[in-house]
Amino acid sequence: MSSIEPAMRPERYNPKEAEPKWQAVWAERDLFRTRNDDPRPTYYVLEMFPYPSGRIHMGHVRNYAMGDVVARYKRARGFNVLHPMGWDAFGMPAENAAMQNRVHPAVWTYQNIDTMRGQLKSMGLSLDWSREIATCDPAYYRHQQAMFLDFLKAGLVDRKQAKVNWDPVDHTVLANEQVIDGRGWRSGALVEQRELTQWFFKITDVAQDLVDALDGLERWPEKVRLMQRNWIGRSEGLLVRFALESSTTPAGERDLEIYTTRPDTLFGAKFLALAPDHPLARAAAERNPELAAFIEECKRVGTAQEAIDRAEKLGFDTGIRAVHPFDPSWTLPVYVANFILMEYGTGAIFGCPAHDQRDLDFVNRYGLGNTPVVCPPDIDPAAFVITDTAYDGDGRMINSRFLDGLTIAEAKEEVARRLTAQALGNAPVAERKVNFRLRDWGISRQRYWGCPIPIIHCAECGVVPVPHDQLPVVLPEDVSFDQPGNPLDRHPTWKNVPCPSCSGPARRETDTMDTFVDSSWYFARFTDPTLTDRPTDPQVVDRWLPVDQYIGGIEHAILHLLYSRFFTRAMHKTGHAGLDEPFAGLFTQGMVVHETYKASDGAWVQPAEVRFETDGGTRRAFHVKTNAPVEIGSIEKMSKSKKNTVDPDDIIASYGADTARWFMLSDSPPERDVIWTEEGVQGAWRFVQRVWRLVLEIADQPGEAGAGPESETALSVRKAAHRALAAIEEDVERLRFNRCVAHLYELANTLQAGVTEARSGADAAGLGAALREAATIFVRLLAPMMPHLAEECWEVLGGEGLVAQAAWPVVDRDLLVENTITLPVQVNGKKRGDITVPRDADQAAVEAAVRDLDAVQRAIEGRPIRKIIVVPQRIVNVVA
RNA sequence: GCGGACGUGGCGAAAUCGGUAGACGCAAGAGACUUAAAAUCUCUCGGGCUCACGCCCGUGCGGGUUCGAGCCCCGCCGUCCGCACCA
Repeated sequence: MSSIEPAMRPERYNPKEAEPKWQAVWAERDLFRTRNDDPRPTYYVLEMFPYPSGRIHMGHVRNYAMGDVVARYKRARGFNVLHPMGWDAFGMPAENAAMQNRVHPAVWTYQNIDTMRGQLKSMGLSLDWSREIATCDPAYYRHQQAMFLDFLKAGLVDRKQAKVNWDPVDHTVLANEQVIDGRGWRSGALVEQRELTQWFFKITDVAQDLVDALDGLERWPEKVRLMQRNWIGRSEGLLVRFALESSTTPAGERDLEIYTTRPDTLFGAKFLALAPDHPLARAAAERNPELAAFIEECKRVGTAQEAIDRAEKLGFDTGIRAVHPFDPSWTLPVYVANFILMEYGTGAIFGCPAHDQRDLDFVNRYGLGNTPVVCPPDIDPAAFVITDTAYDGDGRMINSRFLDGLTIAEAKEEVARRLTAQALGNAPVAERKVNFRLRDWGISRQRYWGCPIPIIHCAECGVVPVPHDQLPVVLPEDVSFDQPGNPLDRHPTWKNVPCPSCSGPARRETDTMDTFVDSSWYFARFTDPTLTDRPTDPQVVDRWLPVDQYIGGIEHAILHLLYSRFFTRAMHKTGHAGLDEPFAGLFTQGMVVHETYKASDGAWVQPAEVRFETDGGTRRAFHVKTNAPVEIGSIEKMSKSKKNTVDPDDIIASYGADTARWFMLSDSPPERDVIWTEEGVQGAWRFVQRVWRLVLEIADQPGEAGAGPESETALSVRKAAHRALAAIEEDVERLRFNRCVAHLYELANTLQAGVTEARSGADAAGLGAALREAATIFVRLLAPMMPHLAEECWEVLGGEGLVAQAAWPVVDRDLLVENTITLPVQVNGKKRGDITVPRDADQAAVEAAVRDLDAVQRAIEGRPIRKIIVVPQRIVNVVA
């Protein structure tokens, strides 16, 4: 029996041995270290770096597996690939851990980094670990401080008052997502709105450019570009000043400026409305206690009960009367209204109820009436009445004096033209204004575990930047977390410093930077992370950036990506980079989801504690220990709270990294959620073993092609390999990993069939050689996805060097074309048969073959053939 | 409410230049091997009718355009995501 030979080799592929072995070989040969002086074309692939929360999760596995496929593929294609990894290491969880476990944030963070680095290494990722950075390292954040000061000098930084969510129990500022039903998420205390002086990056200065440049980001998902566009929220409108009747107005107030995008509807105005915290509203409230009470009421409702202020439009008449800019005899009441935001526009509007639903709801409540001024096409203006639904569509102006008959666009233009020419006091009544929803980026955080803002406050000299030669401002290590508030602020000595300018006693800024700042330039730092005297070498940055392929979660579609786009522009302006857009290609991958399990008492049960039985097609679940039935719940994002997580370490320990990577890439399109199932992992594991057996058998095939013509089978094996190669090239380029997997399965099936035939002893000339050639292609195609298994197979097949260093195979185009093709034949659009014709058969030959077809004759049932449509290389349709 | 995406077998999905719907995998079923199980190998696998050849139906629903529609157009229904009074 010839099967004795394979039996001598290990039948089973053992990832526990093979994976660490190959990882050690790669590390020893320093295979993935990237050199900046390498002359080959560059390719920068980057996955969003992780927060060191403690352990990696399946989402990381999916994300990094994808990036690694791209990195290994591009390397095989001859690129100088940059594929680095680092840690988004500042942030609140470290401080929470400090409070709960009395462990210093730095200790906690670096321990987590050590654990997670080990986990990532066990995945076999082709990362350049020599470039590893942690944002909490002073070697990193000193440059961030330097850039902050550069930005300050360049006019990109502002210091101003802003409202924050203040937790009065914890003495801390809360992010919006930490405010739940108006209460602090930790303390449960009612959150107050406080005015604090904060540092801001002036992102609004580049808002227009941030919108415009979105059009150039062609390799970004349309969805993300749209979300950014909406977030920036550009609108074109008019600032209009209304004169106020002095007899109705608090002393010192003469006019009121509003913002509108619908100046065309000015003749439909019924009222003006102010935000509750508008200065004029406050002034009016001083002489009117009821108004003051109303304003207080609005503030209280503010954060707590979104549901209510969504439904009810409430207002209060201030008694102030404003004069219509086109008619001195026409006055409008000025209300304070709860649906007007001080933060947007001027905090004041004019209301045209006929054409704005909010305004209509408002007037219907207070009986102010409405006048339609835009009439829809095909409607009689005399019969056009608005009752409950405002009309915001297109049409022509009515009831609007000199605007009547104009289109909306014409009317907007006419009003703008007239009002900008008209004077009130010694200034024009109106001014054209582009407005943005985007606000400046507040970066001050009253926390310890973040990058200190390098500023000193001096009673004499005011705000003084820390001199460059005194950077970094390093966080003190001796801090306590046993009291609420910012440890930096109550540190006994840290904040006391001499003023750099006058040497008098001064104090440090105790706020630290938003952690989004840390992640807004790490991709640039990776290009030369050991530079000590400056954040970046702009020439090196420009060679690597923009990142060719950035991969991460959709949850960062807006803030992280927008801030990074701003920061790169700011780095450009201050000479740290020569470009504006950091990410040329962006891909947002889906989540990893899993079934949930619930015990009868309502407690969540971990997947590892559940056992399944199938009877008659229905699946039942039981607790492994108690055997109690467990309810199979909905499929949801893996989360600790629902206990539906699977630990990558466990999977790698039992199946190996390749199996985990393969499964994460195989089942669903990468942008969609993927369901983690035990069956799916086992399927991936079976494939690993199957590949191993297949390769062992092929390795035993005779290598020589031999004399004489190649058999049909041998040729088809070679063709299959080159078809898979061509398809996978296209699919990897477009990140369609699930299709790559399908092609590899298909090729494995073809190889399997070839091996079966070879084993049967059939006389197929050159089959052994064809299988060997196909297998060396197969293994190189597999290598980006299952790198360890591929190395092991490469070795068995006698490949030169390491497959991680092997060049990508070259497609033999001749093998992709068939000499004969099979065309499906339709009759009246329904498939009735096939014809097989030479590839270059002309129309007439095809038609003749089709007419002869039995199936066609049967289907036309004696009717004459009216027409034969031949789509070359695709299909034939007979019309009868 | 506004904006966007998506609806294909028991399941995850292919097929997007308008040209054979269901590639590939999972689950299921049958068989081979085995003392047995696991593993492995072979086969079946959208629904219906038919001994069979084959025929009919089928891509959320209803219309339309076309020789031909999962794909294009119109109108519904459903699911998911983002924004949430932005004047």
